[in-house]
Amino acid sequence: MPTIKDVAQYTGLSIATISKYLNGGNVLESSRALIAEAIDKLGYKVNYAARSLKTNRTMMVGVLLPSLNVPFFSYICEMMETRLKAEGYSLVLCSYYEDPKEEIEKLRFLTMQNVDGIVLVPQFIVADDIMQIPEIAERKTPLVLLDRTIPDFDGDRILADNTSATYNAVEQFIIQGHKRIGFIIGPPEISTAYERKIGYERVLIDYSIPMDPELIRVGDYSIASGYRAMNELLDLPNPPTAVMGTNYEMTMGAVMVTFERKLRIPDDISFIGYDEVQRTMINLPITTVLQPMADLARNTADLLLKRMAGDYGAYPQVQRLKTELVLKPSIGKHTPVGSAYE
Amino acid sequence: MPTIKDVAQYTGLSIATISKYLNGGNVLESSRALIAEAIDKLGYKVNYAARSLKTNRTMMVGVLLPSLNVPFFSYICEMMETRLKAEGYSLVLCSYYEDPKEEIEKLRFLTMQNVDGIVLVPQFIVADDIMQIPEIAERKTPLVLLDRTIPDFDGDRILADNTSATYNAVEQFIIQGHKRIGFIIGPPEISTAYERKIGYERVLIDYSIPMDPELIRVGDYSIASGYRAMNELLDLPNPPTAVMGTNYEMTMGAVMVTFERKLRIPDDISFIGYDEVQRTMINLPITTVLQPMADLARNTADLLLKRMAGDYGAYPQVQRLKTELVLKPSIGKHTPVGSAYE
DNA sequence: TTGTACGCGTTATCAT
DNA sequence: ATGATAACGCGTACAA
Repeated sequence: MPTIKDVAQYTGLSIATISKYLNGGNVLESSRALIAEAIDKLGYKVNYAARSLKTNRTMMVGVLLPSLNVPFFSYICEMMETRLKAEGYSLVLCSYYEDPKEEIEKLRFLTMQNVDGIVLVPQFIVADDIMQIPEIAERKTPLVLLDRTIPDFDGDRILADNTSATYNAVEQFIIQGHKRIGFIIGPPEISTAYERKIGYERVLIDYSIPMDPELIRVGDYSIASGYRAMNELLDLPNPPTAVMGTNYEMTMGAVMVTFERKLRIPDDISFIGYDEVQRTMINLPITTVLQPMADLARNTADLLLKRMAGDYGAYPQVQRLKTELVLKPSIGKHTPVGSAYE
Repeated sequence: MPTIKDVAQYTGLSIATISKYLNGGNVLESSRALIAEAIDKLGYKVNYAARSLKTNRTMMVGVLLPSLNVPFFSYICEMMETRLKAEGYSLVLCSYYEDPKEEIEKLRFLTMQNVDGIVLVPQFIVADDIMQIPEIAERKTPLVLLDRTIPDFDGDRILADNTSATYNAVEQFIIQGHKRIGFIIGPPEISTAYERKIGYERVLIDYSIPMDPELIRVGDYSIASGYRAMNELLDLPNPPTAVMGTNYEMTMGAVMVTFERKLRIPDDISFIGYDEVQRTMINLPITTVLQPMADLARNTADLLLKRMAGDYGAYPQVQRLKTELVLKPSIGKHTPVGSAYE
């Protein structure tokens, strides 16, 4: 492998000049051409290890996810990668397989690898454990939480406005007269699930609709759990007239049930889903909460870039990005039993 | 950041001894304890950049995929990661977004990053372009193709036996009397799609069943294309009595259509799918081709590890891993129109 | 604008 | 078993 020395020798210039050329310094136009030719001829490539040794930067960003098999995350990853690569960073993607031990272990691993920054979608980890990692506590390795937050953590995080998302969605059901509204949520330890549940509870309270615990089914954000939850809801003695799924996978599971049972949406049951159901799947005419995935990705990348540049202004930064309710004809009017209209 | 020097100073030993300790050399038990204590007290961590500079290894493996949003790939990635991490390697995951330019560009990028090895799931790239990358041509950076192959490439590749997979699957239809068999394939430029099509053609020939080009629908491995293809097949003047989808996404799209049209499987139509439909989705009683994902991942990782260890025995190595046909009651008996049994 | 020379933290060779 | 020391390839004062 040719080194900067070889290029210097070939051109008759010094390594300092070559280095300047490589890093965008002032070099005579004639020298530039000469160097470019040498680099091409020799097939010279910078040695990133050597550069890192000097600069203390690896140009690597660690991304730690609960799982790679979740479209929501992989979408965001791809978008972050695009943004970060434009700035010269590449991604070290890690999954902790929704395993608490792996989560903290891999977080430590990433800091050991001297990545320049870390994006974490947390699940089980506690704030104390994070802050016990010296590089993170000393802000040597900037960390940004994405999508989810955890208790007592007061670092940067980029989140969606989950509570408003479900509030506004369920409100649509209510406006159409629904009172028995099924709600399929994820594990309450995960902040997104917890917050989405809050939205549901608040809107019921605001509209003075009695809360029936039976109507809230807890899944684990998987397709199978959404499938199971939907079946449970429909098998209730007094089943809901409307149901909301609160993530992509559980929505898919629930929709599958409606197909299987040959239920027409919205004639037989009203439904609201979550995430890009209509884009990734076929064109299902189902109202969904659209999360600002692009913004989540971009803002996370931008904030991390800022921190990696040493700018700790407005720390800790907490962003709540707005979701969008994409309306489709999946919400039917519900005429109360025993009403004058019956 | 404390360095090896600090540890040496703290312990009164020389840096050479510390280095030996770190790399598993012979060190007195008393010294070991002393060093361990120093490392703990000082919070010393090895500087990987410096180590790389000396060893010429980064302990990074590059993985380049068409997309991260494909369960088949992300599963395999997670499994490879587990295997490689056990050997001390971490993964630099990249997606080329199914973009030809990005594919070659990112492959170059990974070699520039001095990853120790690369796993590539190719799509558009041509063998010549790969071999024009010096590090790869000179076997400095081992490369293993995964899942797909490309023309004229004679390097290592780990593949599934796609042709047998579809041959055996479609054969099941034929055994049950089906003659009009719909087949939803991916882009023929992708080797897996091409090979799966071959299996279909061969089995028809072997059983002397006339080939109707109308029954072969080309999708792009996406859910939407499977959905479209299935609708096209069913709208044919003389529609198939059995249909096979040849990847996970297209299978899902096709199954959606059967739900929408309220077609019962296998009463109204027989169906065979692909990939872990029954595991990731709900428990659909559909016969599927199960790809050896775990083996693909493990063998790819193992082969790459071998190459990275400098062992180029049995090069190039081409593995064809067997798929499994998981039978479920989704294939009905077809009684030919106009037969004695009608 | 260009060159000299040093140091980044580690591994490895060769003594001791 | 341990130590002194020379690389590894690059960036950067500082000098010219």
